[in-house]
Amino acid sequence: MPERLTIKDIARLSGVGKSTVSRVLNNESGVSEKTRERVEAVMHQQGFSPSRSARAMRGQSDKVVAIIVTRLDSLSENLAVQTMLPLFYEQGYDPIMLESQFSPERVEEHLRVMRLRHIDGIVLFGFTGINESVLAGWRDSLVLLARDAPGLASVCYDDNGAIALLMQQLYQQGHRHISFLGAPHSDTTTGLRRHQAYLDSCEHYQIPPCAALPGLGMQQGYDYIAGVLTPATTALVCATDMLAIGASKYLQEQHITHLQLASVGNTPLVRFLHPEIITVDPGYNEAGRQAARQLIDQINHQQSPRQIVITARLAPPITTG
Amino acid sequence: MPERLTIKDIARLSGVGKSTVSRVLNNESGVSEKTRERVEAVMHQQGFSPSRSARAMRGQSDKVVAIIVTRLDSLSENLAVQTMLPLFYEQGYDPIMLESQFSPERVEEHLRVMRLRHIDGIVLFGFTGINESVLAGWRDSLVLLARDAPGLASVCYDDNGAIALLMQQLYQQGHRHISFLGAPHSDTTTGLRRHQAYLDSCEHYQIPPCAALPGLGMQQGYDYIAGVLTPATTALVCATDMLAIGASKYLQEQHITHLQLASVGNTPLVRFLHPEIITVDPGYNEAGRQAARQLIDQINHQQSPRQIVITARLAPPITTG
DNA sequence: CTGTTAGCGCTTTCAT
DNA sequence: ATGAAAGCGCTAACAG
Repeated sequence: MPERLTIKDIARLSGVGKSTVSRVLNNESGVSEKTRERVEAVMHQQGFSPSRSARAMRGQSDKVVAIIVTRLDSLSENLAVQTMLPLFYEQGYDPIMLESQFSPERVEEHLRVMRLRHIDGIVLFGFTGINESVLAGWRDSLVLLARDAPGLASVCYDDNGAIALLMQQLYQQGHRHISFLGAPHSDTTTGLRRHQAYLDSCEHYQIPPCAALPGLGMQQGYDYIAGVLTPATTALVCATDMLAIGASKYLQEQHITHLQLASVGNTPLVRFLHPEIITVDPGYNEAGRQAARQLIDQINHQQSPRQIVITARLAPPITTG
Repeated sequence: MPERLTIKDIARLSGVGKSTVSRVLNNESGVSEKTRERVEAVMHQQGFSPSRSARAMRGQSDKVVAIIVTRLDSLSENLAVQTMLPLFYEQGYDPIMLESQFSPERVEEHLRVMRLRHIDGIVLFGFTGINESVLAGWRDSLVLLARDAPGLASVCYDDNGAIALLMQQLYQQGHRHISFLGAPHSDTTTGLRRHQAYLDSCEHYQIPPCAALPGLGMQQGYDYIAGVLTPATTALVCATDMLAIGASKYLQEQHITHLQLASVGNTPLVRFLHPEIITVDPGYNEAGRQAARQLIDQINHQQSPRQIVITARLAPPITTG
């Protein structure tokens, strides 16, 4: 273990006082160009880096944020986390990850622990069942993802826009009997809003609605697709990519090839397995970016909680070649 | 912001000195039962929790470990990370996550940053191209996953055993013409070792080898399976689950149904999409557990670097019903 | 058993 | 423009 250098050492080596080193470290004004350069040279040459803990102790903040995902292997959440990580690092925050496994209790437990750790902020991927009152205490240092709650900062996907885009696309392609596979209304965003958007589009295009709301996993898609297929059905909209994958599996097994699938969630897996599915990209990457930015701004009191909605975009068709 | 309490406050509130509080906090002996209880009562009642940074400053360690995954959406790595997170938290370590994206340069960059941050330890998911000399400086505080390197702690999968299990299973089922899809030998474990194990099994069972080593992704499986199918082929072993998914897609499209697939990597996705595939579980969960344990032990100087191999196990066939 | 006293590495007055 | 000194919250001798 090479003994760690401290600003004291740097001060000695560059023939200045501790405070000057500190000033250089923090890019404060009031240091002559010459001194600054000299100190910087020594720091660089010695590969010096200040102790995080000591700095944290003086300031208020530990510069740590928590990211609570539902599951590590959620493809959509992965895409969001992927973009926020670099942002946090860039701003000097250590992002630590936690899994809620869709359990509200686990969320509460994590929040409790994070509270004790005096963490600076939290990005929480929302899901059905989270008690909003639990989040109240985090008003100023929490950003909710994929869900919104009154008084809390949130980054949401444009559920309505996403479904509308799919429906419009299908309608333009001549489909007049479009079914829907979604999640129960207890799930406000993915469940209720997307279903409502479907119904709205049906009305708008004069399409007879035909929907089932089993949930958002592969298995549900597989198990429940049969229930929404009528002899007239020519297309099926799925609220999530996982539903679509499950549905596709069923269709393959039944050798049903005439059905056009469409789904929200432009993940790499779907694009590979089923490039023929029309997908809408809810903007996972962008959501991650926005969430990180919002949280950082909130921590720095440069921004108060606000609700952000990410615009959905039709994914370009895949050109096989 | 409620002003944070310090041990000083707790000391005052419970009418003892700071050090006594500190002793209680650290479960040190030499405190009368009465005092301890009183202090603990106050701490609990006030919801007190000590400042991490202050403690870190006194001790040597920040209690932070980094987990460098190749990609956030790697299913196998997810399974490993899933089990290590709780262990790290339990031991008071903050696990922070980083993505290497299979770029050796990014790994070096991350290591550089982590060095500056005076992190306690690192779990690194290995891949082809990492320069081992870069890791030399981390001998005592790094655990390599899915790869091994001389002098470094590592947790590896039993490549040989995994393939042998699959081959044995297939042979027992009567297959005599088994092809193989793998990765190039530049990838020492997934590539070279699994291929070698395949060849060994072939020799052992007197099976004519027929292999291609395009890589480990879905697309490669899809693109290269045709090259290893002869009229006699009745089974195909894939070095990874993703290869198998790609291969399956091809088979479906070509309406080839007589081929038995087998693969390493018992991930939920494969089990759902293709329960008919015979899979071996390399022990991702166990690998995560072992890696975390090993790293923690190393940090605490209770263990020197050693190479751990996880035993592979045949996944139970899925009972549909 | 318990309180007092030094610091840990850094930031922040306050002098100079 | 720069240094000296006083802490931040905690732990670790050292006295009682």
